[in-house]
Amino acid sequence: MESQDLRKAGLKVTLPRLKVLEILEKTEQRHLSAEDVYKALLAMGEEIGLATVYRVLTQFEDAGLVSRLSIDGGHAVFELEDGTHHDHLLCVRCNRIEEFTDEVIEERQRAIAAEKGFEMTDHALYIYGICQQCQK
Amino acid sequence: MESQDLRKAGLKVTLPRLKVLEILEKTEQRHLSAEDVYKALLAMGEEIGLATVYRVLTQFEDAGLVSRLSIDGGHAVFELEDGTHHDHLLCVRCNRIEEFTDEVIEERQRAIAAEKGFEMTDHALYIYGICQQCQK
DNA sequence: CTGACAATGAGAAAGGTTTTCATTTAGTAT
DNA sequence: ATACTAAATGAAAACCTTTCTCATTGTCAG
Ligand SMILES: [Mn+2]
Ligand SMILES: [Mn+2]
Ligand SMILES: [Zn+2]
Ligand SMILES: [Zn+2]
Repeated sequence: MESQDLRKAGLKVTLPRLKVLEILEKTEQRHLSAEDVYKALLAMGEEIGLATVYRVLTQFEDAGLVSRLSIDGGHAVFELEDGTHHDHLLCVRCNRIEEFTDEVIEERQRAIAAEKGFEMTDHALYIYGICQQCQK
Repeated sequence: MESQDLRKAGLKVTLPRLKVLEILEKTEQRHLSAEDVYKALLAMGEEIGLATVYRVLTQFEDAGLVSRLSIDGGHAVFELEDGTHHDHLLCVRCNRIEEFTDEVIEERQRAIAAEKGFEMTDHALYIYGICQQCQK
């Protein structure tokens, strides 16, 4: 019962919120654009407006339920937040997204921010390339 | 005489291209948006259309004369390519951009791409934070 | 069960970037 | 120098993703 997740996040329990959460949980691909979620809702028979999908995803982000990645400018994808920070590899051919974690890089980033006098608030690391399948 | 740079890049020598190149070379801040370049041209008395600025910057990018960074929030900035790869720190308060190079991170990225079977084509690393001036 | 306030849907608007198309221009051939 | 052809330009419209507006509907505390 994910109603609890919503209440815990201080959000009223509404059908759009429950359904968006359900899509995020049940869709095989972990990284979905607002449009992807919208289409999945339509395919499921739920007529939820795209504006609502955007609003809900933003609220979920604010509540820490999902995280947003900003791909190549002007196009975001969302994924359920699982508490473990990770970065991404993106295939420029098929748009596959893979995840990785690297503590060496994380540590170097902290060191660089400190060197430059920056109080780091966030970071984004994307490795672009051609995935194994697409190389054949 | 930057006409040679343009010819070398296979681009016809036109006034808009020469002027955009001049702005990129002479402006104190290294990272400029298309709008920044457009305004600088106006200030210089050149009436060059914004569409042309975008076209020229994209052509320069394709020619390897400039590189484009896609800042979080749908808005790109361009800088003259100097052959030395570097990544960026961005102040979320004042939009200051600082540069850094870190061979440890570069190497780890190559290792991660290899591990995942990706043929790396590019990567983007942005560290967001509050710069020293903005912390006061 | 009611009422107050929040959430939703539809469409308009925003903001950055790209495209269209008529006109002008650069580079090459004459 | 002149003429020609393909490429470049400017202005405006189109685009695309995301946000906003506002009338309507729904949630949930009382
Ligand atoms: Mn992820
Ligand atoms: Mn730079
Ligand atoms: Zn691929
Ligand atoms: Zn700052």
